[in-house]
Amino acid sequence: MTDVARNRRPGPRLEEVARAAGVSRSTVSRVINEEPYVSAKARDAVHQAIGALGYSPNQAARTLAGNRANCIALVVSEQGSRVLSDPFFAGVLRGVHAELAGRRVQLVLMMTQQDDEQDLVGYLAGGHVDGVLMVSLHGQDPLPLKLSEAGVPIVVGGRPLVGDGIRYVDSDNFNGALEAARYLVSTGRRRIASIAGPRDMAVGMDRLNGWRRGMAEAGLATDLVVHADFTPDDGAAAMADLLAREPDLDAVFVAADIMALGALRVLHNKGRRIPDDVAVVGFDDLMIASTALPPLTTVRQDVEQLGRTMTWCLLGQLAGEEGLPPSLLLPTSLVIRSSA
Amino acid sequence: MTDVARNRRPGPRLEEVARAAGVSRSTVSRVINEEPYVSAKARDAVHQAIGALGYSPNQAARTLAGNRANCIALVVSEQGSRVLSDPFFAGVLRGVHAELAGRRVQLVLMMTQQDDEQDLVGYLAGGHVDGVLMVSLHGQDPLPLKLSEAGVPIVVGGRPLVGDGIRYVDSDNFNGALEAARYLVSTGRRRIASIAGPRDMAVGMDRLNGWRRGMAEAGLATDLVVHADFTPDDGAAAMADLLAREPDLDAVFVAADIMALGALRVLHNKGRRIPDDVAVVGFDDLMIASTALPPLTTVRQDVEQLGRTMTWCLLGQLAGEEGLPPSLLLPTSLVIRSSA
DNA sequence: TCGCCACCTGGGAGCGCTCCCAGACTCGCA
DNA sequence: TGCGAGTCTGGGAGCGCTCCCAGGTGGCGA
Repeated sequence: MTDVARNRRPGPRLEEVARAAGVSRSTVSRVINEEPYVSAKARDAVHQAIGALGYSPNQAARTLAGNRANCIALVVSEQGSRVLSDPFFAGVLRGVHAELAGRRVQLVLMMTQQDDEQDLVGYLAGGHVDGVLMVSLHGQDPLPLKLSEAGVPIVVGGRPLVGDGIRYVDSDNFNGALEAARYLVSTGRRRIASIAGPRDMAVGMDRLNGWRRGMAEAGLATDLVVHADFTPDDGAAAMADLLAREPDLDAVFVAADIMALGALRVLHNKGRRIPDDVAVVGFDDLMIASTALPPLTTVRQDVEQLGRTMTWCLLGQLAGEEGLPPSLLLPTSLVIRSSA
Repeated sequence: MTDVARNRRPGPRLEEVARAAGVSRSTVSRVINEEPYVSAKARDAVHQAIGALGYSPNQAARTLAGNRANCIALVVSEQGSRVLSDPFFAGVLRGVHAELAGRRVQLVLMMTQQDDEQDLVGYLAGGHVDGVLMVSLHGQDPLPLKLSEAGVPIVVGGRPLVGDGIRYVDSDNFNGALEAARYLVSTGRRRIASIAGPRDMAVGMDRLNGWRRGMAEAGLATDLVVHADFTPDDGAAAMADLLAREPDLDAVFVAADIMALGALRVLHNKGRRIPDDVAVVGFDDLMIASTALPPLTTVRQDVEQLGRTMTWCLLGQLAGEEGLPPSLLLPTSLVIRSSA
């Protein structure tokens, strides 16, 4: 017998558990799936057999037979190199994981490249996952819409700019920015600028609009706006721009801590004292906000809660729950430190 | 017929592709799996049918029949709240993904809690994944060893402190720290301290030992060492400690940028000019290193490359390649900025 | 001409589960 | 006493693939 059997998975099968427990396969299956109509005696016997044999059900077989993947995908849209190092993403991931803990749902991580999008839609719509969580940083990504149209349950983190019926969860960027603006006004600032995010991101526009609203309430001008990417260097360049245009500005609302870092550097280099000459308020409350020099006053958004909520929404949808909200905004809060 | 059929997965089956292409199931399967012994004509017909029907193979069925999961797990050991926000983890993830791109291998993310470790071993050893990548920050985690003993192919990121035969990939922390130490010596520093990482992490000890070696080479003392956790606050506390013990220290090697951030703050507050009075060298080269004030001289480790290499090792092992190294150290490089 | 081997193809079996149906047994109420 | 509803159990079918084997073709050397 040199003809060794094919390399088979180790461990017992459901059949063997059934034999050991003295019941049928069906009963074991019912116990595993926590279905009703199993006697306490049978249940105990099965649990004991499972323990004794170290049985772990074969997911592939369950998926195939049960027509359910027990698995959701977290899709990160945009070139991954940027996204994955984003603390935003890490926070969401943390929340997703926390919400998934204890449930028998696996998390599969996927990333889109621009060229394989059709493949991805095929894969996701092909029933390999039960639902999709998507972190879409650039709001006009067509993927959520396509998936939604293909009938794949999906929840997006961050408001998508296209696709009306798509369920999303986002921080309340508008009101967060509004609060920041009101705070700056309340501390007596009058020439208030803003470094805004990119125009093609909902998060950028929402924060800009919140700030604008706050300015309008106070009867202040909204001309001092520069759009920038969410990087320290872009924030620095934007700050330099603003100072060139308006050397006397006395406050700046920066739509992301990461940009604020660059802005602080430029202000420091140009000899502005913070907050005496220029007050700076950021957004996000990343760890770097509290360790910045000076510690950054910023609008806190709870990205972990965002991830949890997204997951909760998706699982609810999968469970067929009624009355789930079409979308959700999570509250933000102003964290006052030294920079404003 | 109110008795609607069970909610079946959408999309065509392999069988239908076969019919459309005018070949057998076997041939379609061979085309999909890129096996030899298929005529060009058949291959083209199949490809065309796949395209026309929008066929996407059922992973569960492939796994079940093929006895291969087409899926690897990335296991994050340690309480996830900490780890996921770590840029180290993000970098590894990026590398793993980059290396996986184009291959038909899914990535499943799992996290260990201390209490469910046995479940996790059962799951991972139960054949639901082909192999395991593990980011083990605390080196004495028993999980890699258990998995290895259970016959699960595993590659660990970061040298594990227990389990000799376990394949791992790590940055060359020792030589990176050594280079930092030599650099400080070469710039004329003589009273050089170190803020080291925790004692129970290999990365902490390796960097400490590299620094010690550098000190020893120059005949300098190695008494100025404080162990701290990898956080800015711990770094700050450690720096304060060191200054209290030795007000005249003229350099400090901090075993992580994240701690260096806190150290810089303390030095600044105590009126030390950097690098004039005290030179600071970090480790990691996170983004915050270049945006710190002053920009931080640091030892760069390429965590993305770490992730890639781990994945490459695991895939090689799965493919049955011979002669894979038992473990690998990736080079580091000193990035000189303003702080030293 | 005959073999043999490389190339190519199709069909049967079966991976380990879940679903469904049929049936047994126990109640409680008419 | 009977009967239906509620409770519990077992076995057959089949999810959609891959593997294996049997077999058919064509080319080339003996």
